[in-house]
Amino acid sequence: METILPKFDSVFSIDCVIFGFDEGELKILLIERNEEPFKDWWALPGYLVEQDESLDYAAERILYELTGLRDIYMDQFYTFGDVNRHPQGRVVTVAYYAMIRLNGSKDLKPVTNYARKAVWIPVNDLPNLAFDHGKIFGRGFEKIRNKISYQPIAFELLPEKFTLTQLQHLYEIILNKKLDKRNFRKKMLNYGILKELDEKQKGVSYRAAKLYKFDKRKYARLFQKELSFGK
Amino acid sequence: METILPKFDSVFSIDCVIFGFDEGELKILLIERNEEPFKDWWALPGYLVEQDESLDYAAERILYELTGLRDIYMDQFYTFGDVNRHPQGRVVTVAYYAMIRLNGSKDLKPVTNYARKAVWIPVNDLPNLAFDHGKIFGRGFEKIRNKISYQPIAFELLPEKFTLTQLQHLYEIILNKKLDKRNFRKKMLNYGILKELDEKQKGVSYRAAKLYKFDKRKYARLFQKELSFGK
DNA sequence: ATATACTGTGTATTATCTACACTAAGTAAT
DNA sequence: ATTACTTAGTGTAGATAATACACAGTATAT
Repeated sequence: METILPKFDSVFSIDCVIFGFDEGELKILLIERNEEPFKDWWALPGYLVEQDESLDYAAERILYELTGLRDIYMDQFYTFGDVNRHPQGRVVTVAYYAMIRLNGSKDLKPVTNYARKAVWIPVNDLPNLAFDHGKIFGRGFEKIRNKISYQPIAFELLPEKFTLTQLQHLYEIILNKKLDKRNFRKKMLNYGILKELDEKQKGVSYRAAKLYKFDKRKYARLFQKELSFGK
Repeated sequence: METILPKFDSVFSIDCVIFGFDEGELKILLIERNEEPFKDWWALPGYLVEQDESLDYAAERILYELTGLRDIYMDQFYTFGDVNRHPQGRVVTVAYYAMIRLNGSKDLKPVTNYARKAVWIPVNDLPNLAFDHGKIFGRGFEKIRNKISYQPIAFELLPEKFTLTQLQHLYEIILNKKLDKRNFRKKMLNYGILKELDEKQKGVSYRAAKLYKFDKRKYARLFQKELSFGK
């Protein structure tokens, strides 16, 4: 072991595409940058990875520091490495995504001052983003759209108790098409991962709908043995 | 734009999991390393990314330099960034995979001397690999197993003309289970992406099977509009 | 009482999935 | 030419899932 790695000035970073669902809209978390380059621009929460932390760990830390959100489970989805994606040097960025539940209004408070603030922004109304973050967001959106078509992961975005109509609306937004009410309900209930509650929606000015809960255990059992080819 | 990126000694690398199918066996490309660390070990073809090349470009270059293979289209599948995965420092590696056709015997000749040689090794008979390459291979294998279950990509591994039985064997190897002959043929022919040729297998000591060809155009058309959820 | 707005439900049709076994065709040996 | 051998090639019935489609029921508000 004599050879020594060259000392490049290359660094890697993490960028996070965090999806939330609120007031009937699909949103992502953005920060307002307080640092050059792209100072004052909107950007995905993202920062440089430290020397002594794994990517997964860095993703958690960075999201926390820039938004105040903790214990969010994220999945890596793509790594962006174009030469000129960062104006100051070579920065390869590993992109993560997550779908989370907005409990009322989780307070978003950056704990570093790299970000001035963190805000939920509707995906249909995104401003221009710093760096290649527009592209990263696009890929992330593709990823969840794709995933939702074969795994019912949409629950993660909803409050603990939800109606089937709410669930359907969420699907329609992500898939960007209308779904048939009866077929949708049939399919969802058939998965057997919804628990019907003895409770109804409140505060609506029409007939209240039944509330459902997502059954994590059944979900886990079901989607272990998926992706089969048959005999 | 005043801030300057910190000069870390971090580097990134590419590792390639290249699948081939030969003599009824699924194989991957390995190199014998001629450089510390892990000198003399078997490893995935992989090397450091240069400052001025994109990841995709680097992947092509590195595969060429270490194996002599050119113009192989690869897809990124995961980025590995554990802190201690490289004994000499922090190296984050972006893993790519490809499935290719072994035209007879493409000559494998490294053009750098970082690799002593490049060899096809059956996946069922892999030696211990350098770094975390065992883990990387595992994820890559998972990836193609997964992908093949919803997209008929297996053709890429077969010679231009093949029999349905050969195709089925390949599926069975990748999915690691027996498939039903009639159902398999029905399904494959139903895709409408196979062209039946006026030709038969040669050199077998039993009834020769019809040869088929893969129809790229129809394939492309078919798999653009996949992954739907229905109405 | 009435208007409003959304909830909740069934069926027929079609397509896809699965399980399952024998005859046909070519080659090799005698 | 006969025979033995090995793989090719084929169909059907039952089960499950996907799709298309419309209206009566119930809570609320006035």
